[in-house]
Amino acid sequence: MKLSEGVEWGLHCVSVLAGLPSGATLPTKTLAEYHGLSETYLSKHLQALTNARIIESVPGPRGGYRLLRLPEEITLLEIVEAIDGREPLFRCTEIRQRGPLACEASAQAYRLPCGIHVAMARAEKAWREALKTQTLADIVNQYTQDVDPQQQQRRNQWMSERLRSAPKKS
Amino acid sequence: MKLSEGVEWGLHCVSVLAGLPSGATLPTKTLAEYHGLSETYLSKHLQALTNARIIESVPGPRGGYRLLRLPEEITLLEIVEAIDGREPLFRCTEIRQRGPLACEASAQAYRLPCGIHVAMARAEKAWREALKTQTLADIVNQYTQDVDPQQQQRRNQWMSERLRSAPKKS
DNA sequence: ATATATTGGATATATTTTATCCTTGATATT
DNA sequence: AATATCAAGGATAAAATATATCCAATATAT
Repeated sequence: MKLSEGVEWGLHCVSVLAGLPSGATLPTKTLAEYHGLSETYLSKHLQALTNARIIESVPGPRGGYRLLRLPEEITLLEIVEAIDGREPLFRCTEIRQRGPLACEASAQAYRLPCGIHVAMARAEKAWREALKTQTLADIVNQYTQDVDPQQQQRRNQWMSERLRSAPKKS
Repeated sequence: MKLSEGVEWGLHCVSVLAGLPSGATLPTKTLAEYHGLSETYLSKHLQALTNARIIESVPGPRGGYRLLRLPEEITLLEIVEAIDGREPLFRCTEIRQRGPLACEASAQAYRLPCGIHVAMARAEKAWREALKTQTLADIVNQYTQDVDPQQQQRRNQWMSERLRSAPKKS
């Protein structure tokens, strides 16, 4: 079992967008090139992030994507769920009700939830809670603190040559 | 993303095995029939649980499977990992090192771990920790407390007709 | 008008999960 | 000794999902 690779792509992209000047956007092409990713497939994930209202799209020339909210207000859980979906990791298919004996059981026998389901859901909640308590701002702080200054400068240069500013929508 | 259904199968099977008298075994056929599962495919998962030293196999007539340890000493994490593998949910592919700028980076630029990787690993640790602190004994307590007495009796009857006792191995 | 973007549907490819089959080896029973 | 019952594990096969591309439609700055 593993998360979609798109989750990693999305996390890196929103991290980059978080470092942009207010209002500025970057198009898919630039985000894909910067990370060495497929442009067309990345586009799908950026659409998903847009539908989740994490980023915002600006169509047309000089358009692109930018954050819709402050990095402090975007949790990692939102990003993960936007791309990978909101389905639980563990799906209880109620196999306790499937055997030859289950048919004869009384109506009330299965009113209490399946104990295995409960235990697995508890662990999953811990995972989601841990993702929920880390924001994009936490990532960006780690993200930019440790690169060497030269690299940082090359990065800023490269970005500034490609970013666009577009009027706010709403 | 989801866990293998085999995890659910395995959890239910070891729960049943936990309820058996000491030393007794049940064969794959019985475990599959009781839960309404494919016998051949369930066999694969029972093999995985055997390799993980969670259950023990007894070959030959009157053979089958039984727990290798006490329910209190078997964590849910062990069962999940035995069947679903020990790979992390989130795999960092180091895409920070893939872009056109990454090539020019100094040797030390990537000595610190990827911030996104760290954040995702933290959440994953919370999940594993929650699975580790719940044992098979916890499941079995929930599992058997709430069924109605009649059903409980039918279940015991059905099991007792099919279980075998085999001498301990080691 | 034109060029540059995103959007979303349709579709193709690759990978993983689910499932079965079959041979081998172990062992209890006759 | 012969037989029947069981697990082990390799080799496939089938189904489901993830990954990836393409294209027509729409929006918009120049």
